Amino acid sequence: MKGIEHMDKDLAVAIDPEPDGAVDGQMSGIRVLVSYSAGKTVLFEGDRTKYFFEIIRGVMKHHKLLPDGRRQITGFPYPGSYFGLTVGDRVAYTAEAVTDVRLWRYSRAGFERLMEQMPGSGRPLFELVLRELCAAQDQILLLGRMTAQERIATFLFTLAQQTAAHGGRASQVHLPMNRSEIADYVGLSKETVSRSLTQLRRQGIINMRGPQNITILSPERLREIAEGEEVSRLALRSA
Amino acid sequence: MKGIEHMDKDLAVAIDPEPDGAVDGQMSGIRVLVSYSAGKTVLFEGDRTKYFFEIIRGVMKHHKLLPDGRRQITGFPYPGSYFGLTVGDRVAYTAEAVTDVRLWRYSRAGFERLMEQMPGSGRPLFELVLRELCAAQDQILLLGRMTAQERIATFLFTLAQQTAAHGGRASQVHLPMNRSEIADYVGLSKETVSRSLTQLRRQGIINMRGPQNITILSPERLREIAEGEEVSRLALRSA
DNA sequence: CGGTTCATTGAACAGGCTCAACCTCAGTGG
DNA sequence: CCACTGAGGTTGAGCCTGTTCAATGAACCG
Repeated sequence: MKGIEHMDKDLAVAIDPEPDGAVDGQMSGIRVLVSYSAGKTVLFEGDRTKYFFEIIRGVMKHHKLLPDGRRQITGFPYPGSYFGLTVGDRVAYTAEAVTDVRLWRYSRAGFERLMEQMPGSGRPLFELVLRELCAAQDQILLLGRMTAQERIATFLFTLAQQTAAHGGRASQVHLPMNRSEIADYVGLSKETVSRSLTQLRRQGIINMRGPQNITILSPERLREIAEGEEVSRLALRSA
Repeated sequence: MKGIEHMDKDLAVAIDPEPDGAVDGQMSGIRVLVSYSAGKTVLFEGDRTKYFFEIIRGVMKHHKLLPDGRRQITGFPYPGSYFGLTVGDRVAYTAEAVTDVRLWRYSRAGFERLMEQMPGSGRPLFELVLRELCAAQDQILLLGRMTAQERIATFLFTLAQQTAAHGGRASQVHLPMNRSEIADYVGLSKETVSRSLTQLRRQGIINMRGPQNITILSPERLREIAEGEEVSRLALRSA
């Protein structure tokens, strides 16, 4: 899926010689005015980041999809908002025009230059906040559109990845928090958290040595459930 | 509710004379090592921002509360994460130690100085991302713990405020998106969105001239529902 | 050992979903 | 000018997932 490449047919381009908006310095020379009509997609989730945008007029929407088509809209940005800023090189959500919109389009390079000019700890702090925003949007998808089992699988899978990133064994997950806290994190009751864990245990996907220590027996199946693949949703019913 | 003021009895303070961590420059001279034992609260939602923190060891949790006690945990930050960074001067969530933790405590002033040194558009961009993160956390509370009616009331109320901020009349809300899109934003089905709007109409809180244009007749009652006050939850049942 | 907290499991309930019908309205073509 | 069409919105009926309430079990601790 490509976004940027297809847009030429409905955009009006105009080089802006003397910008005086909210963005200046290194970023300004290269901004371009673009327009999209209602319903057009500006960025596709997963695309390589080439540009980012500022909304001048109109309303956009950002959304994420699960493999089976469930959709979660993460926001309806209005004029003044930016979108397409990323930590990695992949766009985190699809961005679509709700109404006809006018945007400033900036090249990613300008953003990179800005980041390099950040004083001292400015850059790592900025990147950290961007990463947190991205994580928050994943949590929004989880809370808005995932089943109880998918939520718990995602929770465990994310913790496992984090453990691995900190030099631990991804198969051994330690839960420092109790069931109520997990429940209040994934938007369920503590009983449903407990039941979902039991279900994963009965399916042979995890094992538990006490309520705080979980062994992931089948990371592959856990990931499938976490990512909301249709297969696992059907399997759920028959289990 | 005060957080910082109460912490002296369980913190171990040590001035760090020659910091060499992830933070440097202006922010470094004033960081202080603090420790909290499991269960202690480091920051209270709504507190005036005086400090922000970096986690060195242990696990924290961030949560938000609704007036009737429903709780939504927005994250379990691990070492390397910062918390307490805010756009305004109020902390957006309560931060509590899940395990015993060690933290670097920074004064807000250092952060302010850093922001002032941001090159060109760096500062507004950073502030914008922080504001978006804050909005994402509000949406997490909405998706995790609010009823259908509360979600729709919050959605309308937020749009009304935004309209007012852009110079429009707060009582006249225009919905450029359709019911399915609203549904995918607030984590409901389009039918439930429709029914919730009808319910608000029957309660005399809003009026509709066509599906896109809503008049808020009672902003006060709308706000009460949006903020999850207990009163309105009871009223809901009898209506 | 009794008390307390947390986790698990069961049973009944309910809020929101699914499926389906019907309605409105704008656009289109005869 | 009006019938036709299709998309979006509303409403109803029944169902299902997850909640609530309650009982029991397990671990910890004075």
